[in-house]
Amino acid sequence: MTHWLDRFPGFAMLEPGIRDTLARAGRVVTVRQGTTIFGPGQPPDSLLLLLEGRVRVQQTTEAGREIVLYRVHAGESCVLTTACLLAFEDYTATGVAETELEAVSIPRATFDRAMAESSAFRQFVFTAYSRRITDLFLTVEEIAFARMDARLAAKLLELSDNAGSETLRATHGTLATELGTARESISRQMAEFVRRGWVEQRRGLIEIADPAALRDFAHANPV
Amino acid sequence: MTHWLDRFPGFAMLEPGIRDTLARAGRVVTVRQGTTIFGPGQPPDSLLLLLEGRVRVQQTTEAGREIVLYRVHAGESCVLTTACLLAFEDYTATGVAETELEAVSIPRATFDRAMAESSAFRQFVFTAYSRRITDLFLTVEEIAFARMDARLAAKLLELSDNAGSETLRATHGTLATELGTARESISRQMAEFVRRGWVEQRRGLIEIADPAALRDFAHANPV
DNA sequence: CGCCTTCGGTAACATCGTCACCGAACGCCG
DNA sequence: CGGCGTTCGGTGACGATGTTACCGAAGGCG
Repeated sequence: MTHWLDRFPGFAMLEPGIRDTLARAGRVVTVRQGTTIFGPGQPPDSLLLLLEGRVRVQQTTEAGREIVLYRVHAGESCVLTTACLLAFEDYTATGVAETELEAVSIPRATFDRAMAESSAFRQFVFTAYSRRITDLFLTVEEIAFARMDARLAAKLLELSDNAGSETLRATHGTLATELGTARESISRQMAEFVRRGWVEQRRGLIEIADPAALRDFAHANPV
Repeated sequence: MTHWLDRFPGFAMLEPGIRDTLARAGRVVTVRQGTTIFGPGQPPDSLLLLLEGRVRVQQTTEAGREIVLYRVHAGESCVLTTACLLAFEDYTATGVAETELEAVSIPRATFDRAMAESSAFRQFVFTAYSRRITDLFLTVEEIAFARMDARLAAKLLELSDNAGSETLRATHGTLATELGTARESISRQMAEFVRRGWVEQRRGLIEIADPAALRDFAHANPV
């Protein structure tokens, strides 16, 4: 079994001293599926590094409407957590364990020390930040300009990749939340995809029948 | 005349040693209005701290459509620059000097050193990051869910604040870019605002006749 | 089986983006 | 001043999407 530190490519260049510090201070934890990792009024007290599983970060409006902002995958850190740790700012988004998680929890003091002492660690954290921000730029662009049919096609492929399967457990309602749109819109688009033979559906279940066609369609309608 | 370092509240707690380093290495520069500060294929080589002026950060699609992501104001740093400096990543957004700028340019080496040695400096940078990310969350939410009339009202008030005047130089086209929508949409909304007596317009010029009404309207339709 | 909850389908309407076109305002220059 | 080209704003028609209001079907559970 490799050490958890070796499961983060960004830590390959970590200085030996700080590596030991992290190895000693980090505690491997498991989190049950569906747990809210952080959210408004629920600030985290440590940095989470994901070994296994997936965290969904979403935003909820006053009116209760939701949209998925991004996902954190195994091998990444939850950058919003670091934002809070370092800047003491409140944020409005919620992080939910989409699967059962295996993660390493780095206490705040250790995090601060690693930031101070290790340029490799800083590099790791900033790369995560940078990726998040550029991702969000693309998200904004997509929401503002892309057509819903292309967005849905791309989302189905993304979820299929995440699940590692052509069969998805997803309702029209959850897809609507993914894309920040209305369920009815999803229903209409899905009906069209079914008509074209690209997908099949049963209640709560979506089978991607023709991934290549979906991919072509998504690529033919870039943001 | 106070030293430029004192014009950034986040630097109040700066350690004396690093303060001297920054003071010696930072060069005050001026940038002409309209200059592209950074953009795809035009990576920055230093961190910019804004003393005076305003930078507009916007995203452009393949098809040439544009949307304004956020603005950097005096007293802030351009966090996207730091993202690039620290993570060596490419980004897709463009930064434009919306006014003439007075800024302090911190060379990369000095920036790295300050990040390594000063917790106050790290705090400054992370606070900027954090604010950007939470801003972007709200932007996503707004684009996805808010009505265009409310968004336009809020944008007019924001631009009015920026300009420090009730009179704005803005065409329907630039407002459309601000909000990532179509000019026609803006024209129709503006006509409605004029009809209600909230604004007056001449070619390229908008006069906010009833800021309170606009504010009420914007607040009555939150995201 | 009966009941309740959730899910998906549909219609009617409002909003907004897209396309096409036009005239008005402005800048420039003869 | 007057002509001319460019930019700006207005408008109608249409398609795409969000909103509202239902309804029936599929499952879960007792």
